[in-house]
Amino acid sequence: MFLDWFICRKMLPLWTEQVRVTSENGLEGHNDDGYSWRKYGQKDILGAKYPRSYYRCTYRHVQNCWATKQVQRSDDDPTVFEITYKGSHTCNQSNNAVQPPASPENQELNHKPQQQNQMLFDLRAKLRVNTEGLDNKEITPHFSFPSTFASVDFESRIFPISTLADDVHLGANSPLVVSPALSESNYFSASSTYEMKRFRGVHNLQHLESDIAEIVSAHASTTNSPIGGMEFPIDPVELDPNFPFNVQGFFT
DNA sequence: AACATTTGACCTTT
DNA sequence: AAAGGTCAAATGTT
Repeated sequence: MFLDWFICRKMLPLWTEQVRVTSENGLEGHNDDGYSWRKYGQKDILGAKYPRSYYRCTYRHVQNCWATKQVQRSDDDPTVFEITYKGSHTCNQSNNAVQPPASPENQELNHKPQQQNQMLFDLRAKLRVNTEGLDNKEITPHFSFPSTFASVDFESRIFPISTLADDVHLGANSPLVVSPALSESNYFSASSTYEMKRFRGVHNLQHLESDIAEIVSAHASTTNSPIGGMEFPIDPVELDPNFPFNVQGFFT
């Protein structure tokens, strides 16, 4: 259904992870998160010492995997890289992964289970609904967690959350801040740019998207309870951006 | 030859 | 208009 797709685009999960490059890791280690990425751009960012580089999944076209990430070297600590992931991997990395498991440190990253990420995505997607309308622009749009981050840990800490608003205020101070940085109409359109170009001239789509976005948020506001939002059927398939590909066919 | 990166142009959002 | 994000041609690498 179209709605699903639109929601998917809008609800693209987004989170940031910080990776410190250590001598054991080697300078190459920082990028090795178990997925293979293809760099597609680099930009100098205002006020940042180092440029930001943009990656997408190598298998975007082969497997319709729309995961992307941005890597930004930290201003103050050059050994730290801030990696912002956007979208979940729908590709089958285990079959295609080119990355050899390097150092033990990296293995921690590599065995970071994919489903766990998926879960994270789903949850964040839900959380986003609840943060709709909140002004979290001031909040540092990231959180970090150790690569050893266990899923059990995650669940036990996530679900007890009483009110999401509290978390929002805690911002980066909270131990595990699943920062609701997903409010982001900008990410939305950014990610659809690619498809947009495929059938440029169909400007309606842009509006259609916003319209639906509003419908969604409107609906969200009626189910205002944060926990209530969590009770939506958490179906990976539902959120799995496994769909966009058809769109091309639909419009051409 | 096929695939990846670099890099300035181009597009979108603010 | 400017900053951020993406495209795509040129270039580099395997």
